[in-house]
Amino acid sequence: MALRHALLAALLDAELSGYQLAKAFDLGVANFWHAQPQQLYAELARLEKDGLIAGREVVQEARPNKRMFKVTEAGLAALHGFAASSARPSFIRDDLLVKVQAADHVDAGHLVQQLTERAEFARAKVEVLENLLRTMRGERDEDAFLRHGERIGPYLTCLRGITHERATHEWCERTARILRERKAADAGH
Amino acid sequence: MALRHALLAALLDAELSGYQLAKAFDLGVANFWHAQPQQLYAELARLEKDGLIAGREVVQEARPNKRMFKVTEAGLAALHGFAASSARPSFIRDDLLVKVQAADHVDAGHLVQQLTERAEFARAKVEVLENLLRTMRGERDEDAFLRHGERIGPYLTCLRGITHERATHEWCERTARILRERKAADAGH
DNA sequence: AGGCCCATGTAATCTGTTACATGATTCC
DNA sequence: GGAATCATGTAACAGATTACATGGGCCT
Repeated sequence: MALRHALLAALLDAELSGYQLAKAFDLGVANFWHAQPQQLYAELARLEKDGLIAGREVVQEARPNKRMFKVTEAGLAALHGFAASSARPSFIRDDLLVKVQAADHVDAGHLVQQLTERAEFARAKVEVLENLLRTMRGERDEDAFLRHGERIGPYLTCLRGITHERATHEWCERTARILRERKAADAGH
Repeated sequence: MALRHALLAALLDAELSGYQLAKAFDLGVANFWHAQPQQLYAELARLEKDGLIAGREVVQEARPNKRMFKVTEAGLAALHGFAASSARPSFIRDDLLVKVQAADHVDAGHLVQQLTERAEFARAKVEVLENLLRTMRGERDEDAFLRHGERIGPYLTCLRGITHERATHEWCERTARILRERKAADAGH
């Protein structure tokens, strides 16, 4: 039931359409959760039916019409309840880690390639997130913003996202380098 | 289909029982994946039926009998295929991040408490993982082990796990401190 | 002309969680 | 005496992914 609350949290800042939310949750700009568009459309329908969000149709000419959603009072209350309930620890689930776990038994070439790709992906995401941070804090420096800004939730989750992507980037590069060196040493005798 | 491969990867090092695997995957000693016992027993049954692992009954006196599993040739081949297939990027899904995203609209007290708990959990896990690393590399230093050790996959994933938990710990502490300070400043005027 | 972006959904399937069930042994 | 550990499962449900469906406008 956490996708509901992730959606509510995302709609706190702005009225958004399903499509806009889908982009954020799919491409991972929303650092705190991830979901496919289909899941979002379904959950948005449920949230509206339950009265936690309110949608309004926006008629457009050159594009298909869209529905913009915002959180209702009941939605805010639901978020309060969620925040008060106990959170379970989060766990890693990553294809790439499974592959590295098996590194000694599978082809290192494929692994190095995938590690390199992931490193690049992480690097690109760091840039996007850094821009996001800069936009959010505006002219202020980070400390001042975090002390006096009115809306720091998204900034805090974004900080976690950046650290995560930086760590991913470094680990991928280091791991790829180690595997390459071992492969070279292996071939060289 | 990644749980299958996570199980295969876990069974590369040793013949293990469902129960042993469950402990590793549930408490998160297996840094590369997480799953509940029930899911493992189901998946182990499927893996055996498909001939990717072989089980053998071990009769015990003072305890219930158990089944020990090891990877077959077909299982190894399946892992090879998996390693060669493209991995999709991994995504964050964390209750706690959702709550922090909504931090400006929900009760800070609950949040600070949960952040503190999570920080402690992460700290404890770092210790466990550091011990694991020390056990794996034995007398050698890290560089030497990574260059010449025969089985470095689990060490590499463990390194990623430690960095992750350390980052979680620091972020939780910092975030809790920021929220506490804002609460105090809020009350103080 | 072909492909991407906007915009929303349904249906089928797969994956993961929760609740339930059993029963002996060891530790405090 | 009560809790934790060992050991394996079944059944019901909730959550997530994949495939399919539609259709105009914009860019190259």
